[in-house]
Order: sequence, then structure tokens, then C-alpha cells
Amino acid sequence: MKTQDRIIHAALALFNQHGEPNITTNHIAADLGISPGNLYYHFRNKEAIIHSIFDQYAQDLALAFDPSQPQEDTQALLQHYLDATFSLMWRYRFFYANLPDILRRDEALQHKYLDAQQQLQTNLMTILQHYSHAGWLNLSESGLAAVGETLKQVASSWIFYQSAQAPQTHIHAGVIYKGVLQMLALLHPLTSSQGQTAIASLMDHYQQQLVRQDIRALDTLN
Amino acid sequence: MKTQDRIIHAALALFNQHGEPNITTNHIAADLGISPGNLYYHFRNKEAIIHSIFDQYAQDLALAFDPSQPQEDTQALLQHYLDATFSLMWRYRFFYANLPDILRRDEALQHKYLDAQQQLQTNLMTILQHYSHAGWLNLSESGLAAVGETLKQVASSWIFYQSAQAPQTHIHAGVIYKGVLQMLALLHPLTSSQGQTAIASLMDHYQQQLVRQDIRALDTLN
DNA sequence: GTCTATATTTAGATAGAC
DNA sequence: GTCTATCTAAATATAGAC
Repeated sequence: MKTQDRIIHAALALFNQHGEPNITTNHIAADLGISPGNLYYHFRNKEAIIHSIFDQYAQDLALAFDPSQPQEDTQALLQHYLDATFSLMWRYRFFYANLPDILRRDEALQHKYLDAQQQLQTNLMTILQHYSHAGWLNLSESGLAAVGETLKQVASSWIFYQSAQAPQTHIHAGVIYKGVLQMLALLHPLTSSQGQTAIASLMDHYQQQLVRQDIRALDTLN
Repeated sequence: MKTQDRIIHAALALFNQHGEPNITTNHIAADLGISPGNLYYHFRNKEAIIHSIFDQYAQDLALAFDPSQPQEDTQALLQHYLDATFSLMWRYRFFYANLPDILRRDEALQHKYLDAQQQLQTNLMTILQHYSHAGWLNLSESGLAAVGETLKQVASSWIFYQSAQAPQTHIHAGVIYKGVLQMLALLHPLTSSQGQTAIASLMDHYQQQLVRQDIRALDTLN
């Protein structure tokens, strides 16, 4: 791997584990066994590293919604959406745990972030409209928009919320399934009887993922 | 005012305006026109200042739900709850914009925060149960708990969410009314016809507050 | 591309005089 | 209680040799 990519990789891992404000350029260099001078040869400063990590995130996000993918049914579409957004948020969680301060320092990044959010929201609304047209949701057009807005907030602040609720050590990948379940629980009382079956089956699916994840987490402790 | 209180006051204002990570003990001392040495006479370090500010927040929160207050009707109770929690979150917004990192640094504070959250959640669930018993909500017992959990997340991540959405300069007190409206919009489709009237009247109320606030914000610009 | 060495700056904190 | 003076430690960043 190129040194530039190794820096991005190491920085992401350290940021996720210790929180971005607690990791300096020296920490990153030391972790890789390279000199600080070398690191500064590849990146102008720490902000540039964060910016590059975000670019990679945005690229991963675009790939996850590759328009060349085959048409799927509504149900699979929602599951794909939830899987992709939450697993990516988890992989880049340092960012979502610290959004206000990171974005304040880099105006260009703020705009890129809002663009990405807008794309995610558009995709979500498309899926909600599928559900609505299939008669699975009992909501007016404006009700749909309101739910979409709430879902967007729940998703994009989930990592933040969990980080504040639990001491850092207790956070593991299982929290992403909890986040998905939280969103589905929000939709559940708004569905018609057919829709309820669809949402309930998704909730079952993620409940199982959560249990498996918890078992894996226990294994890690041993 | 005692110097100790003046430090807390100035620190809160600076933290809210510039973000806690961007304000040093030197900034606080300079803002007050006192020496750094003097500041350190009153507080062991910056963390102690933040901790004191939180203690004041917790005290304000307890006061806002003074048990000696007269019994109110369900509707007034919810309005009181929303007014108090959101206006206090606004007054101490630096904290809510940066929760994960602030709490990670101070384990004792993490516990105090969780206690406060627990108290807020208990109060919220009591109110939801009032609504439910009055036949205003079409929800099972478990549905009620799920909605309560979502409302808790929406409320406690509202400041964070807004700070990430908007460039810092565009954030003003009006966002707290938007947050209240967001919570009410979440409840709205879950209500019975009587409940709908009650929630709709609250939404009207906060919509008006929001408009007034926006007008005041415009005034400030002129 | 990478290292060593080092400069610059700032945050956090303390000692001791008043 | 408050100030002046100052120290330590750390973070950011660069210069120049290899």
C-alpha cells in the first residue's frame, strides 16, 4: 500500500478508537513507524487527513448505491439502504461522533457533508414513497416528509447518541443494528397491516444480527 | 458576583459561541480581564470548570421540575416539559454539541449526565402515559416505550444535529422551537382524533414562537 | 520518499510576590 | 484573591541530509 493510503488507514483506526481530538499527527506517524516529517510530506496537516478520509467515505457511499445494480423489490431496497448507511457510519464513526467541531474547522468539508446527507435523504424518500405507493404506509404526503426528516435525524445522530450514552469501552458494532431497529420501530406504528408484516420481518432480521453480534463481542472478551 | 461564578458565566458564553475545544483557560481569563493564575486559584483545571457548569445545569433542570409546583393538566405538563428541556439545552448548548468527547474525559460527569437523562426520560414517560390513559394515543405499552426512546434520542441529539446541519453562524434560538416541533410531528400520526387536536394546538403554539424568533433574529441583523 | 533534528507556538499549569 | 513571571509538555510544522 502507498504510504499516503497507509496514513489514511491508520488515522481512521486511531480516530475511531480514541476520538479524533485525542489523536495527533505524531500519534499517527508513531503508529505506522514512520517519522512526523514523512507524514507531513504526504499531507499538509491533520485537517487534510480528515478531509481525505471523508472523501473516501463519500466514495464508498456512492459505490454502495451503484446505479448499475439490478432493480430490487421494495423490501430489499430498504434493507440494502439500512445496511449500507449504518455500516459505513460505523466504519467512519469518529466523524459522526464529532461532527460539529470537525465541520466548523473546514468549510469545504461542511459542504461535502451536506451534499452527502442530501443524497442519503433523497434515496430514503424514494424508498418511503415506494412503501407508500404499495399501500404499506398510512401517511399523507406531508406526513411522509415529516417521517423522512425524523429518520434522517435518528440515523445521522445515532453514533453520537450512542457514544454519549455508553462509556466508550462498551460500544461495539452491535450498536449499528440497534440503530436500524430504532428506525424500524419508528416506522412500525405508521404501517398498514401488509406493511406491518414487511417491517416486522426486517425487525426480526436485524434482531438476529444484533444477537449474533453480541455473541461475537462476548467471544472477543474471552 | 464572586469571581468563581464570573468564570463559570464567561466560560459558558465562550464555549457556546466558539465551541468548547476552541476555548482555553487563557481565553476565559482574558475575557474576564483576570490573570490565568487567578483563574487557576479558583479552578484546578478546565475540566473542573466544565464540571461546574454541568452542576449548574443539573440544578437548573431540577428547579424547572420543582415538585412543589401545582398540578397541571396533561397538555400544560407536556408544554412545560418541552419548554424547560429545550430552553435549558439551548442555554448549555456547547455541552450538547460535544457530548462524546466531553464525557469521555470525565467519568464522574458521564454518570451525572446519565442520571440527568434518566430523570428526563422518566418525566417524559409519565407524560406519555397521561396521554395514553386519556385515550389520546393509539399505542400499546411497548409501543409507548419505543416512542419514548425515539423522543429521547431526538431531544438529546437535537443541538448536535442542528450544529452539523447549519454553519455555526446560522444557529440561533429559533432552532429550539424547530426541535420541539420535530418531537410533536413524531407524535402527531400516533394520536387519536382527540389527541390530534391537543398536539395540533401545541404545534400551532410553537410554530408561532418560531416565527417570532425568526423575526427577532432578523432584527438583530439590521 | 524518508529520516533526523529542530523551530514555533500554544495550552495548561504553578510559584511566589503583593 | 489576585497578579506577574515562568515553566513544562505537547502539537504543528519545516529544513536539510540521505
